[in-house]
Amino acid sequence: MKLYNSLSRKREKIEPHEPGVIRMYTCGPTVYHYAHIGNLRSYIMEDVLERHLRFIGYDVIRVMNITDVGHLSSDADTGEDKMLEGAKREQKSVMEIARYYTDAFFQDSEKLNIKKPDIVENATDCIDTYIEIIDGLIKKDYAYFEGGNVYFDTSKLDKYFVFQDIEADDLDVAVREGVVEDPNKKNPNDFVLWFTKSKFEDQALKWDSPWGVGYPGWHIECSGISLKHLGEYLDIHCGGVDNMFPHHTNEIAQSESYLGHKWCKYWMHIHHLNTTDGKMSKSSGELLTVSQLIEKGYDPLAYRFFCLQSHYRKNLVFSYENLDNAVQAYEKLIGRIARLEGEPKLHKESEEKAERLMGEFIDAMNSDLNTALAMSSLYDVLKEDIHDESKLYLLNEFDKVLALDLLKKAEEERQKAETQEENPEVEALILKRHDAKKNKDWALADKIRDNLKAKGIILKDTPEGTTWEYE
RNA sequence: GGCGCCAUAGCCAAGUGGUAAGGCGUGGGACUGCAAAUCCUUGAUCCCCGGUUCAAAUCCGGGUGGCGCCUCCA
Repeated sequence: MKLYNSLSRKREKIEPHEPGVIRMYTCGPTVYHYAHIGNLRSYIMEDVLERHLRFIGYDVIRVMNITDVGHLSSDADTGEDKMLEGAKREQKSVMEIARYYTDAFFQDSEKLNIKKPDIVENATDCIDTYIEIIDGLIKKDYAYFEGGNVYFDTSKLDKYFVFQDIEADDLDVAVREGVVEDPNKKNPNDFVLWFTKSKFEDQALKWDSPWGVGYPGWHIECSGISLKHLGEYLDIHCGGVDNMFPHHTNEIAQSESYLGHKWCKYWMHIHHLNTTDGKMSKSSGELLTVSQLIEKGYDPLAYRFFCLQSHYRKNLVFSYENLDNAVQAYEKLIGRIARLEGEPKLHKESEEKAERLMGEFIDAMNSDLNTALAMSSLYDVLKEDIHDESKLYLLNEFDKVLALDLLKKAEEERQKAETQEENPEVEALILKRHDAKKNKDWALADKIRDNLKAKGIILKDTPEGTTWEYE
């Protein structure tokens, strides 16, 4: 398959370091708050990538970190540890907060059919690995100790800005208001590997190290966890675009300096979910969680459908109008599938057509994860002149990658329709309405229909008679 | 200011040189007493201006606009 690689800014054919096996790393959540649906968009797209790689025959080993060590919440000097902030807000310990939001993250993920990665690792459980890497970097002279902290020396690199064509001199450091340069740094782009001299006095979690009691810098976490579980050669590293710089840039700097060779081949960056005003982010305050979506009556999988209809490298604008659009499409699609008869089974005479349809689907996914195009394969299947069972078979196959619970939902829909015989009260009313209609008493007939609707029961008049189902 | 991504119908979008897939919505029709559901049907000078070419949404140049990053964010 081909994937757009942020390093080369081109679509590249995926060729893993070890044939047949993809080692994949995902930047996980910082567990100080609920993930919002913008965060989750990234995980949905990464999940689809993983599923597709497996679908086309790769073994995938996927690792995700859980950031349970604090990061600064605003800037270097006035900032407060995020985890601590969460803890203060809720009057719980940092570890309690971390556990609570980690659980919440995976619960939300599950609702969105995001498969839990093979290995999920807490940042706080890998301190030894970070220390080993930092130690190695100091020995190789890529890092220095200054003012109580260990810094990575970016001047030792041939090319630091791997994702952009920029000269260090062109880059304004600390352009944002309130960001103050750290006088300990030899170069403006140097970054901290290990803090002992905390600028925030109340950093809650600290560990012993050769450089004193302290805690790791943000970037070392992902390098360490990836190295620990995936070894020296990583195939695909995923994350949101906003982490491209500095986080991913710094990961590469550290990891490759430490290892002495190229580390990760492909970098996949998922673009943001925007509101009509801009990025949905924790700092802008405008964010929506999965629970809130459910409270508003949305099926989380309709949100997944919404994301898959777009492309991961495109800004997607969230609005209720757009979500409702996706909800309609999703429900209609399920309705059509529910009307197919039989069990998923590929019929011999459908094989040729099925192969073509399957090929189209895989081609779309192979083409830089073109989920929008792949989704249209679902409609192609429904329209194709093949046996219903073959359609169900194909839909089921596609859904292994899309994970929209298509057949499951369709089955639920069918069962809903079958519950009608079990409610004599409703049956009686339908009969009464039938009589009213016969007598052309439209007022009474409509009243019965409206009353039932108020109870969440929808009547359907068909040539064979009236059926009903719950809304 | 520097760097990057993007720009196709009301909305979500596919399409990388040969004359605009698909989906949702809307309008019309069939069915219905009326609705709902379902089925049929309906829509685009591809952000602008130049250029290359027999031929450009697609390539090149120049604009405009939106979004992001520049040490908190996926």
